[in-house]
Amino acid sequence: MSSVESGTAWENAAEDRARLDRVGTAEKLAEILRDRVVEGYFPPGSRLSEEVICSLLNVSRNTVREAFRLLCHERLAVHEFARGVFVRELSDEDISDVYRLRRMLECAAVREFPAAPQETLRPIEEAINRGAAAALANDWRSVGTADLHFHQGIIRIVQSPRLDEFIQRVLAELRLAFAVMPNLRSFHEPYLERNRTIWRLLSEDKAELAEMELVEYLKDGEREVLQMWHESQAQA
Amino acid sequence: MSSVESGTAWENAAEDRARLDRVGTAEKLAEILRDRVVEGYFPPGSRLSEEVICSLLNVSRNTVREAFRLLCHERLAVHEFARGVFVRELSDEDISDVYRLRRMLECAAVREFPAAPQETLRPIEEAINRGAAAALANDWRSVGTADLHFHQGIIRIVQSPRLDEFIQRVLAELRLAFAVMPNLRSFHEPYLERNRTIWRLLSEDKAELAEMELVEYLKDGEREVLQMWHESQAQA
DNA sequence: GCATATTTGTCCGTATGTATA
DNA sequence: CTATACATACGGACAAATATG
Repeated sequence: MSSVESGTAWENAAEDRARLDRVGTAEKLAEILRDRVVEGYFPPGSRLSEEVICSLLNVSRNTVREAFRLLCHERLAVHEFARGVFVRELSDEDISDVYRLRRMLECAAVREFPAAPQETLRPIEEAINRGAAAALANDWRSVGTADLHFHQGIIRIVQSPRLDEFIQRVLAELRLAFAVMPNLRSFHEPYLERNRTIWRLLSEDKAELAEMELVEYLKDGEREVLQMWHESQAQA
Repeated sequence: MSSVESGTAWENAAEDRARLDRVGTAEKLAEILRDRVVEGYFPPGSRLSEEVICSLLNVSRNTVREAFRLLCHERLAVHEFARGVFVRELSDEDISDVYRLRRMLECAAVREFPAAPQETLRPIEEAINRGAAAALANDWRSVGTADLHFHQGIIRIVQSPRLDEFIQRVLAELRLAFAVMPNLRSFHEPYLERNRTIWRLLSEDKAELAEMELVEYLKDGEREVLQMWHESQAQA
């Protein structure tokens, strides 16, 4: 197993990588279900039936149950003993908690902007551009996705793998609220320009202005999400 | 389903709680394994054998596998496809990431101290006292636990359930490093007094001094953990 | 309240795939 | 390359809890 004679310790990095992301059926299934849930295909509160899923996708019940555990662990679903697994229904407190965290973490990330290495900045710009392109194509769900990518990019300035994963999970929860919204356009459209503004302020080294704008942005977002959430709840 | 005629929506809170607490074998098993792992009973890198665990605890392989998924999701174990599940081995980058997050999050929490409600402060004092009591009893692992509770208490000032859970998981990872340390006393003892100092500064509304002290504390902690970690690695 | 059907919880056996000596 | 050991995944079985009429 010695690699000394033939190169560096990472000459087989590709193989190592391949080994790392080799993954079982449960994880793949969890990924499928996660996508369906955050896209609103399974509405919040709806039941994820073991039998339906394992017959539709031709996997065994054990595998389905392993995937369910992962989704519950990510708060995208809730498990009630002997009753089943259900798509998570967010409460007002959940939404407020998510926005409280976003304000806290994104502001902390912005404060570290001056020390941000170049490669962390490109994804942020790309997210802005993807949002604009999706808006032109009238694809407002993709605009929402790009918006979340923009904010994930902000967080990535910190360069903490754990924080990246955390914010990704938290924003995935938020998509449970987006998923039941009508009028995605009226919600997302104003933020296209506001993202650009924040980015411009950051690029011009006006970090404090950017932080203030970001806080306002997130306060407005919280208010709007809560309001639209209440409206959609009132309908049902 | 109406509860209007007979009282509040929470007249059956005890029942609700009982339903929530009802939990399957996999979660209970995960809790057992989690405790064992963070206490160092299973050393980092050691293998968690499906067969051994399911024969020792009389549970089925399926149940064990469900519990394993949860531990892997919490980063306390790693899953290598078709090879098995192993207790996580932290790298230098992991330890640095944990401390980077602690500095970021605990400082942010301290900044919100003036708005902290009274009930979030009591657990912090209690953790300090538990640490002192454990030191008197020469129980240095409990001192370490109390120290982590102190810092969890700081974070709880923010009153974010998600952040609380996040920091709990991150600190659980850190215990993987503590678990292999000899000389727990020389590591933990100095921090008993430093925790008290931070707490005193906070109580006296000297938030900025407290924050500075906290940053120093965490920088020292990171340095010491990395050093002791290297020493224990060198032995092996 | 009761009886029934449905669904979950848990365990087991087995065939296949993968890694390692 | 072979053999062994183990993980992966499936499917069946039955008990326990729940939902339905």
